[in-house]
Amino acid sequence: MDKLIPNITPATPSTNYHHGNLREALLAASVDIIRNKGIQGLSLRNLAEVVGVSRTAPYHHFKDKDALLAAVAEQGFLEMSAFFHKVIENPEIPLMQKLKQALTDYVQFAVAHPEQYELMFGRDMWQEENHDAFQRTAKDCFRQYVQLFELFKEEGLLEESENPLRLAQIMWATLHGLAKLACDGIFGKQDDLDDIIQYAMSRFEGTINRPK
Amino acid sequence: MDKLIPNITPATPSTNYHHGNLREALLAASVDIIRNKGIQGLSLRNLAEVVGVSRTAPYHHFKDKDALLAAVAEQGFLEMSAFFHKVIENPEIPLMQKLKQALTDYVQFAVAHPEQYELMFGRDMWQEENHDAFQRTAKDCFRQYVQLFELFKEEGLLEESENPLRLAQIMWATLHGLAKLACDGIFGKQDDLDDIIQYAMSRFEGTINRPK
DNA sequence: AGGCTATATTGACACTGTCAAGATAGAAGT
DNA sequence: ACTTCTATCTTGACAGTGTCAATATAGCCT
Repeated sequence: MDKLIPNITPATPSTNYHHGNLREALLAASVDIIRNKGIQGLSLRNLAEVVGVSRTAPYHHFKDKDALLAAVAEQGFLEMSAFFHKVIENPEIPLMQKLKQALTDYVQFAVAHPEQYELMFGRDMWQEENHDAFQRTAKDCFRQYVQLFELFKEEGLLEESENPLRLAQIMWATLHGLAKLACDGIFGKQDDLDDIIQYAMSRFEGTINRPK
Repeated sequence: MDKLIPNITPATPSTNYHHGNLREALLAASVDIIRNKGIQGLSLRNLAEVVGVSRTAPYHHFKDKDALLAAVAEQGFLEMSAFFHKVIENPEIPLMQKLKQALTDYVQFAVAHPEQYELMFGRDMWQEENHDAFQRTAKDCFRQYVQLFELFKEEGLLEESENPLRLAQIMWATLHGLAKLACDGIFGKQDDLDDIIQYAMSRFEGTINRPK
């Protein structure tokens, strides 16, 4: 009927019966749609139309709609892992600065892409056994984050009694809580947020940065 | 076609054309379904069938599906307000104990009814301007919670520099993060959780319970 | 008794996820 | 080179969804 938008990332532009890299195109478009119109705003049929293929084409690359969403969530964790890695490996900045940067980046990502963030930590992704690849990369991301706290331990900046894993966990919990409350619009828009983060950070500094 | 299940909470059992208290029945059934089969498991049509009315009957009591969900979420906050109030007003237990109890109850509620909890803090409820009544009762609930921290301040158990509202906020953030990570299955099921909460609590005690 | 209004009903529509059966094209084997 | 195989993409179909419009019912007010 309508041959609209046939040219979104056609790897082999000669013929477009076989799209070439449909999987990538679908993923990119999905991320785009979700970030703009929200999770609810993404339907497989609409997505297919946007990319320029038929309704059922995506099923050859993703088992389910759920599988697609899992892939989008995974992409989010990849992005997060990337900027964690970038901060951790940088020898220029001191440890405390690294942590501060990582935490700030984290919240910034969440607030910038609330819908994708919701997906990443959504109930559906973690309850099921299916989304295996997703869970692996998510855990890799967490491991990188924990590494930061282990560095503190190694440098003796933590009390003996402090368990770096546990510390990382409740710090993540706080961060996650803040991020969610913030980007779900429960904290009054934006003004408060920065102040609250600053407050939380200073409380943390007071506790952790205490050489024995 | 099928007149199945005509007798769920019929207030006026004589005739069942006018159900009598459909609104309550719908709400109760919704809470039930959501707690058992999840948010995804609730469809208006199915709900109507369960309650024993036609598909569009609910629309005379709730503008939208969203409005229904908001009502379910609101019910959750009412329940929460109830047990906050119960703890706060009890003159038997000392202040610190009150806080501990409130926090424990909070997480327990979240873990017991994860789907409803998700609804209560879900993006959709807070973004829109529509859900007005919901937001009011939610904020009432929060106010009660904040009151606890103000009591600490009044009794001089807080440092001068500590702002009870800010403190309440980041404590809620931590709690919320913990609750979500827990009931979304991101923390390894249950074993860890109690330990983590205990850990967070002791860290808090160390900071707050320091008479000047 | 008559009528108003809140409440409930059937019919219809567009949209969704997903399965089954068939078409296509590029790669692999002869 | 020609066949065959297989991954990929297509159309057709179905059940399920939220929601609107038009209609029916019944209890309350006068």
